[in-house]
Amino acid sequence: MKELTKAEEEIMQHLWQLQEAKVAEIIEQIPQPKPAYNTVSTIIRILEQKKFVGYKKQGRGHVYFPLVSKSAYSKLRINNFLDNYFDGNTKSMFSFFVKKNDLSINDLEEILKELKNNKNE
Amino acid sequence: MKELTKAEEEIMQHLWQLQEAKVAEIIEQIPQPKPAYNTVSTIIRILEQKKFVGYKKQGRGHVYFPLVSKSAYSKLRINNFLDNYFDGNTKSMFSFFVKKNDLSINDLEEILKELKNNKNE
DNA sequence: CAAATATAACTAAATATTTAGTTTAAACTA
DNA sequence: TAGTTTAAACTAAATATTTAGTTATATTTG
Repeated sequence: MKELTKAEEEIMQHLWQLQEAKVAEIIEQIPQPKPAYNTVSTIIRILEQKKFVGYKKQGRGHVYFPLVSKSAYSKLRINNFLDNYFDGNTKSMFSFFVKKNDLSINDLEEILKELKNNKNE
Repeated sequence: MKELTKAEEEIMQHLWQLQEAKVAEIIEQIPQPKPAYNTVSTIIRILEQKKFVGYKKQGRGHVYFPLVSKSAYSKLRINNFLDNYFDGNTKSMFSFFVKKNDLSINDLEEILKELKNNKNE
């Protein structure tokens, strides 16, 4: 899977949000200063080439949708991130958050419970 | 704090590893194909401008060192990532890893223990 | 001190990315 | 069906990033 540039990723974020959208609808979502229609259109064409986006006809135009799920791309990105910043060690990343107190004891216990339940399925 | 480009971040990674290094030592660390001396030198100059790198004189040259710690930059990066991919919600990111089975029950229990210990200090 | 050497600074050029103007095609409307 | 409108494709240009050549400076060595 190819990496995305910043502008490409930005558009994907909106598409992941909307699931399906025409160019105009994507632009609606983008806060000021909004990019030109053609800018978004060009980026979507690149995303088509990279096989991140597909489309179907609708009315006079196209409706675009993601071909790569957000979670699949997240996986790639977070693995990169893990490798670069935590030597690929998930546990040491988690410790980082624990120390940062971003996660409460309750949160962790819930996750633990969830994990154990999944194991039993 | 400014964002870094890919090439800039790459150099920072090595500098974080080495803590202190001359350009030549950074290049040593980089696997084939190694970039030209001047390429690395230029990037370091940019990193100086962005206040990511400082230097001191040593012998005939400079020894460079990070001004921004890896963990400070990690924090920024992971917050971006969290915002983009998990709506800023740490817990939902953790769930993601749980589902991925990147983290074992034991790992989680250890982290939990650690967290509880810290609370009691 | 002069030459050789090592290194950083400067600069230009190549490449990648982003933006937006123009053209083309399709479909709607009178 | 001809004119109008809408959106996509194509293309060119602006900008950002990366790479590397050249020059200038300082240090070492003979």
